[in-house]
Amino acid sequence: MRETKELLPAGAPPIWLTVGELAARSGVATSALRFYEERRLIASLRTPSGHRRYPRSMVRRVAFILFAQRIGFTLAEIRVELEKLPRGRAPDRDEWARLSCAWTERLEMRMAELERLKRGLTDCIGCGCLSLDRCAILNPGDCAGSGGAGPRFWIEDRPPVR
Amino acid sequence: MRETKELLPAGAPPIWLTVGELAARSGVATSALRFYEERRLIASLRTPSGHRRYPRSMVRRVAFILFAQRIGFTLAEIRVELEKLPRGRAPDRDEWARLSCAWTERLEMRMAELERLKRGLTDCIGCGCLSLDRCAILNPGDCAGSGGAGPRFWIEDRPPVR
DNA sequence: ATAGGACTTCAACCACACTTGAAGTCAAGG
DNA sequence: CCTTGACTTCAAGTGTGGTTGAAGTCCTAT
Repeated sequence: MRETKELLPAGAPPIWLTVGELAARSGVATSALRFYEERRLIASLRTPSGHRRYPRSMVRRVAFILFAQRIGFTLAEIRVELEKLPRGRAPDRDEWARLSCAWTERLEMRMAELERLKRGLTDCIGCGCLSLDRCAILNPGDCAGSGGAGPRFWIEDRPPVR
Repeated sequence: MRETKELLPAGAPPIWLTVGELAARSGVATSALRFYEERRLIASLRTPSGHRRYPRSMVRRVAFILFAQRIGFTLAEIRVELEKLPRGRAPDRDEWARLSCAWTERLEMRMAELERLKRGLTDCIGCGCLSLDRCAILNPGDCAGSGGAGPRFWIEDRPPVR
C-alpha cells in the first residue's frame, strides 16, 4: 500500500490520490480519467517518476463531470463550464453554485422536452386519431402534403438548423 | 413531378412516397432513412427499376423512431419494439398503444433520473456542505475513504454492472 | 433527344466517448 | 533481489448514429 509511506493515521484518507484511487472513488475507469485529462477536463500533478497525483477535490470535479454528462452535456461543453472554475485551488461553494446555473437550465430543458414527449405519447397514441391521418400533434404535415418539419416540433421547439 | 403520372387530384397527397418525400415529411435525411432500412427499422417496396416506395403509414413509423430516440432508446432497441408491429399492413391504434407502454416506462425512468439530478444540484450545490467534505449526497464515499461507487448512486440507482 | 434532378449502391469517413493492447517503468512486499 | 501490480505512453479498435462522395441509373420536363 502506498499509504504506509505517507505515515497517515489508520483509516485516514490519503491527501493525494493515485489514478487508481480516484477511479475507485469516482466510479470511473482509469482509462476514462486519462481520457478526461487529454481532453483537459481534469489535470494532474506528477511525481518525479511521472505518476499522476490528484487532490481530494478532484473526486468532486469528476462527480460533476458525470453529473453534467447525464444531464446531456458533451465533454467539450463540460470543459468550457469547468474552465470557469479557479485554477490551482479547490473551488468554493459559490464557484460551484455559479456553475450549476447553466446545468439547471439544461436540466429543465431536458425535463420539458420529456414532458412534451410524454404528452405526445398520451395525446397521440391514447387518442383515436392515430388510426386516422389527421392527428395534428403526431403528424402535422402529412394531410396537406406539406408543412415541412414533420414530427420535429414536439421533439424540439427550436427552429431546425442546417 | 412524380405526381403528374399518378393522375391524382391536385393537392392530394401521393399514396406511395419516394425516399425524398418521406425525408421531407419526417424531417429525416434520405441517408438516415437508408441507414434505418439497413438496420431493419423500416422497409421499402421497390419499383421495377429499384427505387424505394413507402406507404404513407411509414411517416408515422419514422416519427416514432425519432420519438423513441429522444426518449433514450438505441436503434437496436427501437427495432425490437417495432418488430412487435404487424408486417404487411399499417398498425392500428391498439397496436401503437401497446408499443407506447414500454416507452412511457423508459420516459418516466429518465424523468425520475433528471429529478434526482436536480435534487442533487439543489441539495449539494445549494447547501453549504459543498465547501466541506461531508456532503453525503454529493460525495458519499470520500470521507471514510471507502464506500465504492462514488457519485453513481444519485446518477443511477441500479447496481453497477461490469 | 437531352439536361437536370432524384434516385441507386458501396465504401469511406465523421464525432463522441471511451476501451484495449503493446511495451515498458515504478514501487512495495517478501 | 525479485515478483507483482499499479502505473506510464501511444496507437489502434469499438459502438452508436449517422454523413459524404464516387460512379452510375432513372425519370421528367422542355
